[in-house]
Amino acid sequence: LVTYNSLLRPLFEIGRLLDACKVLEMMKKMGMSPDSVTFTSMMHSLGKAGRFRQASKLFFRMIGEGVVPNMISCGCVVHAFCKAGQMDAAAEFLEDMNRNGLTPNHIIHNTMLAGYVKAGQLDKAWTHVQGMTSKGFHKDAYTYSTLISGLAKAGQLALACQVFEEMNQTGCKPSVVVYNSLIDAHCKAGQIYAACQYFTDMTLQGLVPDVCSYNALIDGFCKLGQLNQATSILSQMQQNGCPPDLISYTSIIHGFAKRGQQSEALWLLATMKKRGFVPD
RNA sequence: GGGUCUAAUAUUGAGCGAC
Repeated sequence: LVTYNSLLRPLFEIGRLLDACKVLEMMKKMGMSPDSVTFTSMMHSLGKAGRFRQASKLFFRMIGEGVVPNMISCGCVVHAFCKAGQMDAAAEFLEDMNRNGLTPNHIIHNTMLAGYVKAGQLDKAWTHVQGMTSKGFHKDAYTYSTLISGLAKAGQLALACQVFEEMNQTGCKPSVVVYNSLIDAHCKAGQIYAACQYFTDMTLQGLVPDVCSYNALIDGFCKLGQLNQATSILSQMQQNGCPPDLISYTSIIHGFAKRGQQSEALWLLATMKKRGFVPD
């Protein structure tokens, strides 16, 4: 069964759910019963594709087949709703969980928080965080990065920094993603200097910048029209063993194009293709 | 009786489409 579950996942990932369903039928014919991992993988893929109706349908089908929902399968359904902006449905689902004696854990609460933020419902996001705290959950790196990026996107950069301070004071170690949220937030606000400071700070903490850290800086420099700096980040990341991705290239290409530097843009496009990237 | 493997949450660009 574990082997089948592992085989099934890539199928779900590439969206070939029809094929996946066939395999499911095949498994049954061979006398195997799909377990909660099987169903959860499928629901996860559906959720990622934004197909929340199908995900919740599958959830009930799973129950119908005698598989008992656990924290993870419920988390997938919550995620599917949140990703699709169906926050009312998500909240209702949490209540159902409670009614059935399955108390949502910190991951599910973080999922809800991200959902409210994504839906632009910052007030509900705050209320939710307060609710989490009163239930005895402490904020983790996921909670903080969600809050920081959400606040920054709502134009509340100062508040985002305050949240970061709070995080340090409570002894919760910032992760690379938390730093990335801050770096990006400052880049978006045109405060590239502050962004670079956070970048340096991160490395001083012994954290290794990832492709998102670099891409955020690249975007920041591009937005300010400092294409030379952006290009230098590109070579820096290569030197540091972090290969640029499609986003790194298209950010700079777009930056060049916006300034009318067509030849530079085309040159970079050619370089990118040479390295095996397909422009999208 | 014990152990292992497979499933859930946060951060980066652009474009397209919908309203």
